[in-house]
Amino acid sequence: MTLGQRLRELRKSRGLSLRELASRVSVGFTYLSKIENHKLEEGHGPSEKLIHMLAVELDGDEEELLLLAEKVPEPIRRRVIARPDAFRRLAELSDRKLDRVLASLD
Amino acid sequence: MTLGQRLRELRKSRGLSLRELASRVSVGFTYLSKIENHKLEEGHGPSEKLIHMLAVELDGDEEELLLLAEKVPEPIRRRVIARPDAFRRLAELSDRKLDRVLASLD
DNA sequence: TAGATTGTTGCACTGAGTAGTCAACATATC
DNA sequence: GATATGTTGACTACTCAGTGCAACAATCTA
Repeated sequence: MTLGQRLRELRKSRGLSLRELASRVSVGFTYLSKIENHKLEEGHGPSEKLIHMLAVELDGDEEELLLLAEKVPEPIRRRVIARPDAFRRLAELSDRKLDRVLASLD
Repeated sequence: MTLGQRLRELRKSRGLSLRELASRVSVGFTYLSKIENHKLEEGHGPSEKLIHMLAVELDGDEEELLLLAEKVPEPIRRRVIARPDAFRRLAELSDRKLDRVLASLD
């Protein structure tokens, strides 16, 4: 699942056209088209501000969208900065070990 | 401990002047001075590239410097993007719970 | 005590990179 | 055949990391 795919899903499910949504988030509709079709050359993704507005307008999960855009959401960022000792170690864990940690949380 | 303080420590301990270090990392020495004294207006921090070069030149811990600059180091970022499910949950943990998770890793 | 070396700070500026635009076209719908 | 929709490539505008200078203060050293 890419950011573009998810945005298109959300937009369609809300019955919005590109032009309609674009005007609500104050960008050109052609730009949204490119995002949905990932026609933006490598690294030229939408800004966090735009993703925020899209999340609001589409009533979607902002963190999910940010992560799909390969950006670290602010709440997670703050935690990483606050506890670098913890997150440096956690980031080194394999998927398997990470799964075990998650399981132990329940 | 701020980025500026840490950089100054490292630079002094290597016996380098601002001008010397600046020329090695290819920036103006006044810019380094501003970084060390956090005289850069909010949000205008040094680039990750510069921090990288400083880490190399001062033989410091790049991740430590990035974290002090409140930037998420690339290895951690990659892990967060790869396992958003895990890191969204981990980021919500209190310091206490995070400590318990860490302890359980040994 | 003068000259070299180092660091501080304000301010106006620049250049690169990237977020976003615009015109033109295609396709579908009614 | 108008009206609404989406696609694409070339272009532009803005942000911001970093510059460069000027004027100054504090050491050090010969």
